Amino acid sequence: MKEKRLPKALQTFVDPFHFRIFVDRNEGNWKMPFEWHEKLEIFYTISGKGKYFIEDKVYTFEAGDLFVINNHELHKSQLIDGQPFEALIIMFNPDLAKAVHLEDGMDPLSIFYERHNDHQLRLDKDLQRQFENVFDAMKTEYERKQGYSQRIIASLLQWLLVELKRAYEKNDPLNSVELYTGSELKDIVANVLDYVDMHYCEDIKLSQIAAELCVSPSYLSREFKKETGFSLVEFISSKRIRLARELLLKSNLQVTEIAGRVGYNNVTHFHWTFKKMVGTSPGNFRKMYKQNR
DNA sequence: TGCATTCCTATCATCTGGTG
DNA sequence: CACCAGATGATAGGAATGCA
Repeated sequence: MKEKRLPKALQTFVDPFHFRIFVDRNEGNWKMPFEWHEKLEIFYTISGKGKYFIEDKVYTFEAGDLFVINNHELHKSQLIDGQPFEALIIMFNPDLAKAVHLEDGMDPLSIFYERHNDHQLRLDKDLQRQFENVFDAMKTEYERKQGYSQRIIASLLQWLLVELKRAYEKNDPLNSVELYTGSELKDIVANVLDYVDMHYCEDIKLSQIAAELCVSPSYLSREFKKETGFSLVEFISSKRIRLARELLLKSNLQVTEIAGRVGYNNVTHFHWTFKKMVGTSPGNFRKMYKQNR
């Protein structure tokens, strides 16, 4: 089995502070996997354009666009027409942001969970320049790793989070970005998204959807992948696992029951898929996160 | 868009660990 | 020991993809 190689920028992680900053140059020779991790993530587009899939939303991005991604949100970036993009990615443990504490009642992390599901922010030129300066400073400090680096990084991160909160609160319609939704997607793919939305908890097959839309299964499979970056099965699975995670945390239903409710008529397969996408088994996931709530 | 081939998902059988 | 929930391994067949 061939081992997937990470881009150079990703090969140098040493993570003593649960903090990472790196530039990802995605030229299409490496497929971004689905990601799901414990750390909070900020994704800033330096150049080029692409698509970003976060949970069940599809965004397009270009230089100057920024994404804020909460931990446990499935996400995946994708090229558009094979054109490369360059993005700066910051990941950090929530604890790092809490290192600086003021009694002003403001939670710097609220942008990660109180932004009405809008992950994307388009920065104006001024803010872009300011952010890029801070990113440079963070990167320099991260690579230098001298005494008190963590303190400097925590301070820079605080600045960043407060500015982001201001930008989100401003909620200027000019700064908000239209979702890349059905209106821009090919009709056939938009129809598939609608269909999947309505039926993902049922036993649905590619051939069935293709018949519904009067196209061949292979054509549908190809177009869906081309437009969304997901295979159909991958997309359906992500929606099912997302719902399963909610049920695991918000209900006391048995894992077997939850598997059935989200569309898996085989518990074993549910286990296998869940573990592949989330990194841990359903039971363990519940144990780990329910007690932290 | 369809055929042929490859890949990998989904299923079944079985195992493991916890509990009574 | 029996029972149950959850985990693992092998593999058939459906899905993805290369090519025309």
